[in-house]
Amino acid sequence: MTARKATALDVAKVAGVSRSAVSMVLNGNIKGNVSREAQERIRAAARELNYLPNPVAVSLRNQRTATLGIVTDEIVTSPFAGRLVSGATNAALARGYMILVVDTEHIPGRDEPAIDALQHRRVDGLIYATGSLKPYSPTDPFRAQPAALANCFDPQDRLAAVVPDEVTGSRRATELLLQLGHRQIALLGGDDEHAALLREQGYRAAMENAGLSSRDQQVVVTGWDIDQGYQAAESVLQEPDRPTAVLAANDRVATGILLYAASAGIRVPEQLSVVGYDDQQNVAANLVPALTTVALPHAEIGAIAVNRVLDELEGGERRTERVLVPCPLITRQSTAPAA
Amino acid sequence: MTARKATALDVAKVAGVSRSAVSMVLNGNIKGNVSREAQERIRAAARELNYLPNPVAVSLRNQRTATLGIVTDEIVTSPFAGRLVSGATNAALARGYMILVVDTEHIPGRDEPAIDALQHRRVDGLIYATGSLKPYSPTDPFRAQPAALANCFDPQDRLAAVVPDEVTGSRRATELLLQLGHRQIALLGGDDEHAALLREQGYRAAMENAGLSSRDQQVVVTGWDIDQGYQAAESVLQEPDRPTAVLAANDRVATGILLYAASAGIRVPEQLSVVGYDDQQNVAANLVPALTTVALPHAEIGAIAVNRVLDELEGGERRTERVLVPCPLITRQSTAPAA
DNA sequence: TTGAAAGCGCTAACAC
DNA sequence: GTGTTAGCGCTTTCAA
Repeated sequence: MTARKATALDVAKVAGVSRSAVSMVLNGNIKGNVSREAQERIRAAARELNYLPNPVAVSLRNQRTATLGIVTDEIVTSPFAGRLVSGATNAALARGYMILVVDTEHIPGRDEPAIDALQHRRVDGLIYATGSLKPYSPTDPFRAQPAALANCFDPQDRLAAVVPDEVTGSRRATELLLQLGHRQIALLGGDDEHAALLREQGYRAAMENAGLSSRDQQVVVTGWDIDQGYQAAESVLQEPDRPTAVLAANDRVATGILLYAASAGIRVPEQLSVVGYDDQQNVAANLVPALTTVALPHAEIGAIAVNRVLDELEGGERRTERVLVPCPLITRQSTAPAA
Repeated sequence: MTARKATALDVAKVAGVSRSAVSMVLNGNIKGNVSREAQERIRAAARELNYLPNPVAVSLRNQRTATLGIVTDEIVTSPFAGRLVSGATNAALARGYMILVVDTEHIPGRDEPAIDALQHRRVDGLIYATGSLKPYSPTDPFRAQPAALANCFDPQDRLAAVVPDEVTGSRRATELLLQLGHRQIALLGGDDEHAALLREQGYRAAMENAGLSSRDQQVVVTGWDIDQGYQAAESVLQEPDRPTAVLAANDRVATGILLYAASAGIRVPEQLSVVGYDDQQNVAANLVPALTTVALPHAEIGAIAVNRVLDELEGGERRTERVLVPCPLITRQSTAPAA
């Protein structure tokens, strides 16, 4: 079973050629150097022996490990953006690379050792990925080798960054509500994090566009979690001329809003439309009622970031612009025409 | 900045010794072969040059990569057990290993290529980890090298497995409810997955123990998601002599129960106590009211599995028993004495 | 057209 | 006590 793996020498012996011929043929470096027949014999022998070059030896020789490193502040640990890592892994796998991930769990000072460890392992490229959208000023190692930012961005744009198009996402969500005839639409939850700012921008833009000035706009900042959504709803839905629709800062906030609405006897979507943000797995689609929400394209972000790094690595030039990935609006049961 | 890294030869030159002396000293293999002074000079030179052995070269030479592979069906992709991977990564890092993860996303047939890819990369050990507790029959590669199962187990116990102690967890949860004076306690949600079976076992054991026979026990099987928790609650809480406490199959089911209770005007915990399972991040602690629940020790499971593999790898003998990791009961606001 | 040889950076057996 | 040497498996230059 665990028979010693075949080496290039074994293949050469079987094919009756030299080790170097094997290497050349299998790497496509035959500058008219190996006869057709020999090539055939080599390929046949390789297939027969199930030969694959030992990646460790190749790495030592080529000074490349076919490995990318991801440093993240919380993606693996937290339940939200795991698909970023799997999107990245799949994109890497498709191009013959593997990924080494280190999660710093937001522990101060762990960034640098993590990057060091990855560099020590001779990764060919680096990605810094954050759980929530935020600015991140890349340290030297990121600027000295192929690298990209995922779900975060360099305020000075010295490094390629892949981020969700939050503004358009929340603008679209607001537009949906407006089209349904809602005029009193409130934005609930969130705080001063970057994503909240952008989502608010999109909301205000759509409202403005519909002729609803800031007097008609209502933003209640409480946070990102269920209980904070509950609080926000509590503070806004008790008044007699309450909003007929709310935009939640994310799906957890929406959950809190739904919880409050249920306890207050407010029927969703008949008396109140609710839109979330994230399309969180096992949450948005399973709430009661199922939640209309804006999806965060985490897998795509991871994949694009990886391809950016690999393009640069494989000879492309360095590009530093930000890529905005669209956030699709997903319509479910929590939204309905205004009464 | 990206100055060429120092090699053992550089260190040897600076210290005025041979390459091999450097290697021996830095690896602690001085069988009385190197003079004290030389040792000092070597260490000093290594420090000065910031020398670290190139792991790629060491791998090629030692036929070991200091890398472990994890194949998982959904841990990275799904939002639940990410801490298993980070627990594993941290445990590995602490012993000088790195981890390569491949998530098969439950796609049939992806297991084998994933394992192949990892083996091709010459990982020193393998871990198979599942998102939810289940039996898993390890394929040959797992039995041919140091390996362990995390959150799953070999029905034939040919391989070490690390799993949560689900039975004790739900027994404790039920006991808490009994101590609070509840007698009508229902178990809601779940299906025929292994975890559900064990959790039911614990529930029934505790009930039995309190003198409540199967006639007093009530199990409603609907599934693991929010909407299914809602359904289960709907079917059980409408009756006049409804339970005064419920055990949810997990925190999402508990969320659904809370949602139904709110809409039905049933106050938690005054009129109904609710206990969850998982202690899901950003959910359990943030529900309204904050959820009493049983924590799933994912990080610990990952760490123990890694240490099992590394122990075997570093000379320990192969052990194949199952390790049961305790599930701590976390008391919050959703439970109260029976009225 | 083919094969020999050097070398990536390291460790360990073996001579000195 | 110390240094030399032979590989680990591969790629690529260079000589035949």
